[in-house]
Amino acid sequence: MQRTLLAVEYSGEEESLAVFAKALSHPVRIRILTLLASQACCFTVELTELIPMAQSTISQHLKALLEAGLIQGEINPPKVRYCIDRDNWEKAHAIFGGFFTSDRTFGCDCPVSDAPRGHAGC
Amino acid sequence: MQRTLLAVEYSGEEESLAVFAKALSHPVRIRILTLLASQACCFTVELTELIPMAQSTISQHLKALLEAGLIQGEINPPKVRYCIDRDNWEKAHAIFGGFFTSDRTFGCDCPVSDAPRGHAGC
DNA sequence: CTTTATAATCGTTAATTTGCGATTAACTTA
DNA sequence: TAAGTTAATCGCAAATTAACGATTATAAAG
Repeated sequence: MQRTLLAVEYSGEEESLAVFAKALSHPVRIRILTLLASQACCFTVELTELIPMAQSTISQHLKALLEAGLIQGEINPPKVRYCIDRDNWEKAHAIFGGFFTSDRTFGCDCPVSDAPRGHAGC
Repeated sequence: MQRTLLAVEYSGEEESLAVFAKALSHPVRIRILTLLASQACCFTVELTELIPMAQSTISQHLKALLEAGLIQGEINPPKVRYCIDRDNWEKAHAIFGGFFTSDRTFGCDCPVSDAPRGHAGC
């Protein structure tokens, strides 16, 4: 895609939130995280048994979750044991929580003189 | 992309979470939501003044947020007033909160007899 | 040493996302 | 009626994502 001419600068919070959100933006990755977190399984082979997708595809999703920092893997050849990365899990929890709760007014008192009236939504 | 042969079935929770997460997966959409939620602005034109991106691009991101249900827009031609969709905002808040907090063990007592030992991560 | 099991990686294809400028639509105002 | 303002949509290009099968790598087991 085309790069913006004047790059928008984002804060660390914004970037982190976007990275975590992107990791959660595919239902199969949510499924994987739920399985790992609920301890229903741990090894990739178990995920491939529970999720009807090609092994390579699941491996790809695991990589995405790894890169987002939400899980960690320990190699025990020929198996690899995955689990939730607790630190980042809590970090993500906090960031999402903060995002949704930080003091909002949710009003619509826009500081615009010619603001139309009768806005039902707010 | 190729469609999976045996389609994976996801729960409503999983689907919803993925939809909300996808909406939050781009930093500029997080910025827009923060601006709308903090009442720093309301009309698209104000967003275009605050965010150095083409008007069409911002309009596109607004559409994505609309379709995810996180915002709502009221047409007041030639302006459109956007604001947070409070109901879905709270719904998203609850779903993310539930996802990160639902009773997890985070242990690694995998029910696999030949599980390798010494897993540092869990 | 060969086979087996596990999981990452490669190569490919198709779909989606992101960005832009240009155009269009809709309503106000002159 | 004409001009102006605002924002959606179109059309395009580039990048990324998602899925697959095939291959490769690694270590254990025979």
